[in-house]
Amino acid sequence: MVNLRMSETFYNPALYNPAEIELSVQQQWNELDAFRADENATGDKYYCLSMLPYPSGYLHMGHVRNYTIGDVISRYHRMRGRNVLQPMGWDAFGLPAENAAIKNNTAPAKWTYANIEHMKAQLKRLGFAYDWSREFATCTPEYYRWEQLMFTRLMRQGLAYRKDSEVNWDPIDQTVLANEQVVDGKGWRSGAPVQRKSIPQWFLRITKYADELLQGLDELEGWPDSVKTMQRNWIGRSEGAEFRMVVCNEQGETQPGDSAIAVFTTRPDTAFGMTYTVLAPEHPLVDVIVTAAQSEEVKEFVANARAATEADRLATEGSLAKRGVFTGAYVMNPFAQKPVPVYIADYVLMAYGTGAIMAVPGQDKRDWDFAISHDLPILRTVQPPEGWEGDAYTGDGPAINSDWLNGLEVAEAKEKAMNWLEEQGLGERAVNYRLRDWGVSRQRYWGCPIPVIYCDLCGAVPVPEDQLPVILPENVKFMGVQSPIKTDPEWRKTTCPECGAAAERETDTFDTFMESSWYYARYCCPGADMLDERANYWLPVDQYIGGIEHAILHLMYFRFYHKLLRDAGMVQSDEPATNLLCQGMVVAETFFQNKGEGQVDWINPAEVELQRDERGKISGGTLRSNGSEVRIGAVEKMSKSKNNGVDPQGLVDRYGADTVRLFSMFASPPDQSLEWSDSGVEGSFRFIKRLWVQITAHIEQGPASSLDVAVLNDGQKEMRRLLHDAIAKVSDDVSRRYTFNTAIAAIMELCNHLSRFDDNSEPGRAVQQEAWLAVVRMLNPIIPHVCEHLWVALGETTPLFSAEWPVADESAREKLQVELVIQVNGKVRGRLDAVPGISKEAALEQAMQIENIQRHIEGLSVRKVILVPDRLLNIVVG
RNA sequence: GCCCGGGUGGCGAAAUUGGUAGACGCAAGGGACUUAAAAUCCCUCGACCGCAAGGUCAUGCCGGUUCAAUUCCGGCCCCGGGCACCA
Repeated sequence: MVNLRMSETFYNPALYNPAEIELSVQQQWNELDAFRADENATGDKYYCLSMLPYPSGYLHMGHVRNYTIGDVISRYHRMRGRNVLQPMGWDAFGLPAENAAIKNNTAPAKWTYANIEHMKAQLKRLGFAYDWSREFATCTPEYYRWEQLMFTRLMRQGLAYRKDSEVNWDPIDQTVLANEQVVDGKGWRSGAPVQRKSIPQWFLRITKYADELLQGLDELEGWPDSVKTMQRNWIGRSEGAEFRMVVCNEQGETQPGDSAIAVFTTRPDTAFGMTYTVLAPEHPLVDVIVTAAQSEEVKEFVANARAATEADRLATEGSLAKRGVFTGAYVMNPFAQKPVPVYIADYVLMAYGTGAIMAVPGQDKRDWDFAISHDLPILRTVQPPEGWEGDAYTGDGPAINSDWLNGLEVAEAKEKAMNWLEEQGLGERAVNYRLRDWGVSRQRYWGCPIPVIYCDLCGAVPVPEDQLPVILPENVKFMGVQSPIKTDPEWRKTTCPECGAAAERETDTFDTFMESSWYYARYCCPGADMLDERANYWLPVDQYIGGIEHAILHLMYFRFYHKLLRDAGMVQSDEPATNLLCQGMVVAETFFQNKGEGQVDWINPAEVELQRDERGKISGGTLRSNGSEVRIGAVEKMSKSKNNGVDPQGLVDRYGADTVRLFSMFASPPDQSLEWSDSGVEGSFRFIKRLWVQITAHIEQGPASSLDVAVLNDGQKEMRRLLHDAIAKVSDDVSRRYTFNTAIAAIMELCNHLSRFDDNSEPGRAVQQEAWLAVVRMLNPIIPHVCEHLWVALGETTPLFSAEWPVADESAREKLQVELVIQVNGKVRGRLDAVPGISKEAALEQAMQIENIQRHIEGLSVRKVILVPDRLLNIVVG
């Protein structure tokens, strides 16, 4: 064990020097290898994971907040005797590295590794208790080879497949653009309007797991409802019926061999109200059923619809004037036995259901809008409530105009209609999902190469396991925006693993969500071939912490991939994480000056001097540099565009890591947005300084004798009661509620009490010693450096990071006296010091002695008396 | 449009199961120390009435349940976020 004794001058109050203390404590942690996790250690395992960062270059406040929350939870559980794993790594592939490469003429790998080095130093300076021995970057072959291996297995199982899919195409740069590279429908560099283009891409069959992903949410009690709701909506399960309708002429006559149109509906009960049907423009039957008379009009409409850009779609989405064209064909409505016209319209999506719908304008808003704009008949089949003057009615009510369904409520009518379809052999019950298969191909360079070889004879062949990894060359030069492995004619050349003929490699790379979908498992198994038994020791993650912006995509893929790993026999659990905490945004005030012509200059808060009125309310601001007036904007998420970011590094340099950590945890509960405030940081710094001074003053009086509770006087007992109440509250706040802000407030309050407790008798000093040792332990997860030092200064010899969390002594919490609030008719009229457990009768009798109470009940009779034991007495008079 | 959050002093917030609204902190005002400033320490601090004792009002708005409502119920307004022609 390293000697944790400190220098003589250490606890001089003038010398609270955060940088010196923090670096020296960090060095001790390093020397002790304090946070290395070991699968064979004692205690229940506790895996605390914060979402891994993208190495953009610098740590921002969002990172600091996220990682401090994770660190507080980890350090707390360590003190509760758990075997804690808290790892850290780098989500290192991604587009910003390519953009930087193009701009700065450097290789993405070099840029990325340099950023990792810098950010790692920043994380270390903040003192997070990571097991750095498990660190990895996802852009290394040692990591992504297993991702490639997994993909080739999924290919063989049919869980990965290839199909045509649309991408954003820049016609000038001749390249595919990521969504982030499309700005207002135009290419980010060329400015050319982006086109839609269909190319073959790889997909993972997440839809096969749709039901399990949906049902699994019910078991995730430790996940926020908001995230579960978002995932449910995203999966979008809809129950209904799919049925077929035969194409006919206007009179309802059919020919042998006529096509049938299949439609999906969640409202089969309304089928009698179908007055037309609609095909999506991309529907395969479009070319089959269109009559000669209509063909020109249809061709033009379909060509326009298919060429529409994303921007066009956004502009027309949800609008009342829905575009469409009549095909000339009809289908027989099997319910009403009447022919209805078939239209093509772009409000019907090929990608959902069958790409065709039955249109019931009486019960569907979109169909109503289309029917109005195309002069189609509307027939209500559900009786709207009296006085209904709206358009489509989607609520409940009895069926009308529906022959054998008339009078039934919606749910009953649905059942009957679906039964009838199945009996008649016209259709069946069906479930549809909004969720789509996960497209994992990206036409970018800086990503994991997709391990596939294309052979003219054998088709798409997975790269054999013994030829993995397919390595992405790191030392590349960018020629324009194109991926270097696409422009290099040599990289793709290979031979077919099956027939040996000349073949070509896939030059697309994986979506970077692939790497972040399984990293949590990889942390458990450094050095393994993908995963080994250690994964089952650590998983599932006990606490996952990250931003709410990942509520849908990352957290869905994360759950999906875990099920893939389970089905591959690599893990045993069904879900990757039992508890999830989503931290709120870090926001700050914005300031600006008008430049004229609607242009504004955003000014960083650090450059603004605020003015206040006599009440302390902010009345204006001026620029520090030249005193010119600045305008005050909204409080918004810290961002480059609003120039309201605060650099954590500057704060750490000035106040130390402990102050930055303390303020991040104190300003608001973790799931709410945190408003940055320089003076708030100053306040946190003041608190640590006061703590330092108080403990130092206590220590300077020499060692305290051991505590003997039997000899304490009332004042000392009261001080102990305050202490043990605080321990109970802080323990609950940290472990159950995760309200670190109120935990800190309770400790501050306790310190305020301690500063007023100037009892320096022997028992009094023993009480103080007990209190300071508890305070330092309770603050340790939040401000570990200064606490580690004070702990030793208080005379402890084993390190604080592995010390035991304090436990509230229930006997110390018993009150000698309680204050009873006295109400008359629900209004506070007095207070009473009483013995704990006082009866209603005794309390009433004492309350009646109080002059102000007497005044309020004078001339009235007591009707009822309510006692909330040891808290409140309400006398109801009238 | 639909689905989640949220609305409390000058500001960030607290009130955990319906029981003292505003803990804790910031800002502000006053004072002490200082040649001065910074730092530090002490006091005041929702609004209004009152010399005081004390009282009235107050948790977005309107109504309800209750001895008692920031908390529960109904209706509405505003702000933030997510999804968005998903049949």
